[in-house]
Amino acid sequence: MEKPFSEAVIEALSIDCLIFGFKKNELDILLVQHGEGISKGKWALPGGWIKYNESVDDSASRILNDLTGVSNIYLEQLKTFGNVDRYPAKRVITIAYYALVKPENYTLHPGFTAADANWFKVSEVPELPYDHHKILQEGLSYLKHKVRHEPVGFNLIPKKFTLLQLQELYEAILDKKLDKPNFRRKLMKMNLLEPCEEKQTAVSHRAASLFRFDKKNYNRLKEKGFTFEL
Amino acid sequence: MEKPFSEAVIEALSIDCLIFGFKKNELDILLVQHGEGISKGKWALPGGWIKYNESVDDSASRILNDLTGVSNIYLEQLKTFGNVDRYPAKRVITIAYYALVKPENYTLHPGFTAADANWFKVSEVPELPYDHHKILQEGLSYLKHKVRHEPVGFNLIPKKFTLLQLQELYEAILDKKLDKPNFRRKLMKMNLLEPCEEKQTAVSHRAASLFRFDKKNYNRLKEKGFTFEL
DNA sequence: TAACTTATAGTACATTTGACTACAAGTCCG
DNA sequence: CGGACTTGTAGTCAAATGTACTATAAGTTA
Repeated sequence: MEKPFSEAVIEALSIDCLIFGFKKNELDILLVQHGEGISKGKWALPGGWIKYNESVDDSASRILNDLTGVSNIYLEQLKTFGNVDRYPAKRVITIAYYALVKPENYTLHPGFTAADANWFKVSEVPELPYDHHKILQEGLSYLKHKVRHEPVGFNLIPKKFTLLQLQELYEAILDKKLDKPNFRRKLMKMNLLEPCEEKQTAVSHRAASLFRFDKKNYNRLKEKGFTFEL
Repeated sequence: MEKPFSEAVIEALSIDCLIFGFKKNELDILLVQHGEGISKGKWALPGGWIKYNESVDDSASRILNDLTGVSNIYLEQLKTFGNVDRYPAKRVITIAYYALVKPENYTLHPGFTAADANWFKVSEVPELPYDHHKILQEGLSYLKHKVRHEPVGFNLIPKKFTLLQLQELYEAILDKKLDKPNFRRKLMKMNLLEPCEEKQTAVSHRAASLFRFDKKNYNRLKEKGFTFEL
């Protein structure tokens, strides 16, 4: 390979990550506080430079882990942003990735160039540098679409969940009220929810049944041409 | 800007274009024959280098025009491909764009580094270099999805078309038979087809009415929350 | 004019959706 | 203990949609 030593970065190319979480019926986004550089002190999407010896997918995982300690999650590519003036001082094109996670499963460990890392409600994100706001908007609108056509919402809630939890997740993302009986009927008919034979505990009202997402059956059904629609 | 002179290209970044067309009830893809370089003589997706002084969107339009003479089409970003070994000799990440066009509207003018440019049935594409085959596959599967959720199919057929033409387009892309009366009813009910008050000519059977896609009304309906579904 | 091709209308049934009602099963509080 | 309250769960019903057809109309070809 005619290239710099392998740890070198590709000057004009970066990665930015949109990590969505769901807490207290609110959609959250993971941000890091820059500890150095031209945006020092500002909160921004976790991002960094792509190295010569790693694929862009690997690059995204590494960068996210370096900055926040979040690892082993399925990052999917969203879109590449490449306007000439999106980054100051030099020409940088960035590839945006996104993922949906359960915040309670991760303890944040800010590291590398990040002074801090934290979750923010998407309705209350601080000012973001560069075109990060635009990236976030694109991510949100993609999420809204995606969640209705693929069963990705389950990545945002605990393994065992009640139907109401699931419904509230959808109401938060889609930003509209759903009818309870109809919602449950629809989901139940899909045969994607496996009953845990367990009930909620420590709730001050009738305990609801717990379910888990039946991924195996989803894959089986998908093979046969089934598509998740909500 | 701390960068080379503006005509310089970003070494590690290229564009590749997937241009789909529809002819004789077959889905086509536009390829160019390399006139120089390591893949000389081979057919490949039209592609090239991004310059420092142009956005990636502009870059895609320019490259396509340089190589094939096709201009003024709406290119949409598909995905960025960035495996370490996707390109020989040096590390190159490529941003794939795609578009749907009516082949009869364009005369191909191979130019720049392209020795030739031509349409190929997607079912009969020659061997392609690098990961272009993978890019094509991704483009096809995205197209299948897209065409069912947005009225983009109209970009592939003439402005004035019959319902059967439209149906055959969908049958070709989705690769399945559709019921004629039901298809027409469904489309008609959407209020997206504006009658041309004209009929087919020079056909050896009863002439069908011609329609055009009513983009204005589509936008109006979309505002109100309508979504195209097929 | 008969045979053929494609266009277009209509019908009948099953399924799905959406708005609701009703009731059950727990907790909380007096 | 008992009623108010909260959430879970089942059921109803009309309207809209989807699906598999049949029937007929309007041309062309020979």
